[in-house]
Amino acid sequence: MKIENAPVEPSAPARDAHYRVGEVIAVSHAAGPRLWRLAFGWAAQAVTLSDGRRQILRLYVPGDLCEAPHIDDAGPGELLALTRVRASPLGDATALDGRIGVDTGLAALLRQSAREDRRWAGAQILRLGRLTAIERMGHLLLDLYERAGGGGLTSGATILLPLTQAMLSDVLGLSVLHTERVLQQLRRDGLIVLRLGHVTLLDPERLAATSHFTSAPRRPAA
Amino acid sequence: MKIENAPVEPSAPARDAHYRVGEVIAVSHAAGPRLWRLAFGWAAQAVTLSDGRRQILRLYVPGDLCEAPHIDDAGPGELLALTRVRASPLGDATALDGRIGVDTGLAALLRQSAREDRRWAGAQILRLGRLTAIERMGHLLLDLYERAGGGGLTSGATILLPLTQAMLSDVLGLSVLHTERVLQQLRRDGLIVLRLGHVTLLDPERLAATSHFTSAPRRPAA
DNA sequence: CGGAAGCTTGACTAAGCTCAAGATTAGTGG
DNA sequence: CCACTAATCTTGAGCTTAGTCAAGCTTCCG
Repeated sequence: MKIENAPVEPSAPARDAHYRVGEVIAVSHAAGPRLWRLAFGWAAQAVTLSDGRRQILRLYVPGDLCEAPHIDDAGPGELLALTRVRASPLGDATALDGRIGVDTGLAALLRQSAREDRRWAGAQILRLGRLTAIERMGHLLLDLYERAGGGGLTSGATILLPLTQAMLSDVLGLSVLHTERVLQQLRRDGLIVLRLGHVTLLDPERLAATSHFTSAPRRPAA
Repeated sequence: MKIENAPVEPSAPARDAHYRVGEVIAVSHAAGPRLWRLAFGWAAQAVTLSDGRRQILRLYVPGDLCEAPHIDDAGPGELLALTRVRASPLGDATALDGRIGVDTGLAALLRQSAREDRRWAGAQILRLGRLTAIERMGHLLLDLYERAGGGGLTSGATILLPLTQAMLSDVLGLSVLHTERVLQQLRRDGLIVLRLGHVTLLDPERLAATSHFTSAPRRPAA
């Protein structure tokens, strides 16, 4: 449950907001604060097609800066709470622009966040475009593990994964049923143990090899 | 062969560089200029897996600012020329940071580019995650059409598409053979005409409807 | 305690991939 | 300008991965 938190909270402008599971925090075309600091719980940026298909574009874990999708990103999207969520509103783009000059910590946070955004997008496109279902799952788990501060691929690493299979499916672009099968397979292969919202990676090295996951080099805290 | 070029070149620091088809402009871990302004031709940010699978993360068309993938983006990636390319090096991140203060045009360009980056990533993730092969193709063509300044979905719109089927496949996460079949199908349905590196969208409205493509609202030149 | 959401299983279907081979097209050197 | 080679595109036939349908079970909550 330990979460690697970033430095210090940059002057929060408003009190934290709470959301329930499945609640929409913001939609792409709405006004209001466009940026939040996720304090507790998981959130996602998602788009839903008219026929019900849904794709999660970006997963947010505690500590992340989350943004409502821009209207011109990809269809009508929304920022939604995947679990119970607590988040600190940071205001909208214009308000932030003004504050960046005075608050250098905030500027750094934004840069770091933009970098993480790009990293996620790259990994996600690779997963969806060229990895098989099993590889996608392994890749995602390792990705989350690494982002949670997992660092070295030590054996028996356990990470928090408070997502339903349906949510996982929407991240990985799979059907719920197939997600189930994939998890089965990984369990049968002795690669993971899945229990009560936690995943244990039994053999991260092997998982990384079979998932074509390449670990990001330890960033020197730019 | 006419190419819609962006306004004016912001103070180019070095002379333009030329690349041949398939040439690697930059790899993720190399030094050297990390940012280019694409003057002519198409380029792509791509990752290649050890078994040969390749995924194009981002397509660049003339006028775009292109970036070598960061080393921590997603495996060892590269910026490569999809056609004959002419590009103006803009220097690396540090050099740019210094110049941003004095060159406000450059700053605006960078912001615009970051926005376009996010837009592309969102659309790409949606395509790969939840659209079928045919939908992906239609969605991509419309995306390119719109970005090429196509504006309204007028009938008989022709865009430049100097990509081989193999390149298209690597963008869309499909096999070359299946890409072929998809193009066949679209032609048979009277939706596109494909000839000599050009695509004509015969009925953009219908294509948009079947591809779940939602047109981005006309941006007021922020 | 009862209902709903989530998980699991089995059988079938279909989208997309692979292999193999021929037809075009484009690029190159003579 | 032509011939020749290498890409690229096209077609056809299996095969595999992933999606769909149907139904029972478990867990979490109110």
